[in-house]
Amino acid sequence: MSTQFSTKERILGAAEELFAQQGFGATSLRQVTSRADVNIAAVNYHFGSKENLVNEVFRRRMDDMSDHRLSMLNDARAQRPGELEAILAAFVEPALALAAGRNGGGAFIRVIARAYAEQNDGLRGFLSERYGHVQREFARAIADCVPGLAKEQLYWRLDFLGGALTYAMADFGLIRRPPGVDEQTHRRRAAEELIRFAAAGFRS
Amino acid sequence: MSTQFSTKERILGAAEELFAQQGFGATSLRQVTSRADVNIAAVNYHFGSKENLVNEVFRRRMDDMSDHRLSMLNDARAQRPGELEAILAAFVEPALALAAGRNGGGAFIRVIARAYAEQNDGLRGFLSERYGHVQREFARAIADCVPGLAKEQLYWRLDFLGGALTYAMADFGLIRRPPGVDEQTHRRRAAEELIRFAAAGFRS
DNA sequence: GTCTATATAGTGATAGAC
DNA sequence: GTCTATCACTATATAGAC
Repeated sequence: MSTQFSTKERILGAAEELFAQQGFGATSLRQVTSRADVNIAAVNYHFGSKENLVNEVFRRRMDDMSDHRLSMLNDARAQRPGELEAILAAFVEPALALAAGRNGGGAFIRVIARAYAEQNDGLRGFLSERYGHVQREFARAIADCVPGLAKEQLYWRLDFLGGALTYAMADFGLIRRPPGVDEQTHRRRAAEELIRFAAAGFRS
Repeated sequence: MSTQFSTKERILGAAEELFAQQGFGATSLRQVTSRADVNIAAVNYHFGSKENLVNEVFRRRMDDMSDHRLSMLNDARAQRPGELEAILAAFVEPALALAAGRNGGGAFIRVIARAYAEQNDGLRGFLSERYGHVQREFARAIADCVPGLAKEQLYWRLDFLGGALTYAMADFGLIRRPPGVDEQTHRRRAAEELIRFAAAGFRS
């Protein structure tokens, strides 16, 4: 085994960091290949085009996070049926794990935030087509926990949860990690607070 | 009086729409001046640089929205003291009014969302320096309504509110405006739902 | 205040040697 | 699989005529 990263992996990692900092449009392939310390032609060899590279950057992490969410959701339904907080934890904690992880996880959360803001190109469609079933699973699970909730109200509140989660995980807001607290503890605190806040909101 | 827009105003309007659609980095001054139907050199004459144009696009609307928020907050505190929902309405509804307004208001909300995602350049600092006092006013007002709330918890929840608001106003989520409902009604519904959701969260 | 023309640099992508 | 060299374009910014 080897601790080396392949050219392809180095390109993906560098692209992820730069996309998060500057956006897709503002990030040039030359910046990416320079940071990855590979030749400019390598990105076209491995990915074909810049747009394809953007999609690969997403797929790599989102697939993992979606699987993580669905497996936690199944556990929650099996072991703690009818408990809203467990469902919300299955939604929130994989995002937290991603954001707190090494290898630019925090950067990736900002990439997601950007993806939503870039509403015109095919990226949003790509995300909703590929991961829409995850959202629908959670909608069903939450509806089972809050029986009287109207469908439209459920969807509004899911949107609020998604927004609050994205915002908090990306460190957009007022809250900054205090000096004495490590990253993982800080993220865990965020998850606890959000689950409590959202649970009250869904039940109101 | 005239219904004409000046060159400067046309540049600002076109820039706002394009920034919202594509981001700052990906939007060229040529796109801006082409849409505004002005010469490419005009933007440098009126704004000096692209970065300055970006700042002006923000300032123009954020100043109005912040004033609107503070005036509604003062009214709420005077007329409906201690009522959390009135405070939240003062925070949420000016954003809604902006998003529902003509002249690319919906686009502008996405510009704000982008500003938060672009964490590296000076834009975030510019926003927090210029509008931080508004956030602090609302923090104080909400704290007065929910006396037992710890300061840290209050800030977490303010972040959740901000995230949910941004996300919902920008139409990022699952909820789409139904065909029979006009834009303004849809936005008003969003505000009502969010105020209810957040009020329950703050009180939990 | 608006225009044309242009300086200077960076862009994505590709061809072809190794 | 990686390299150099280069193509055709576009970018921001500015100089100077009107």
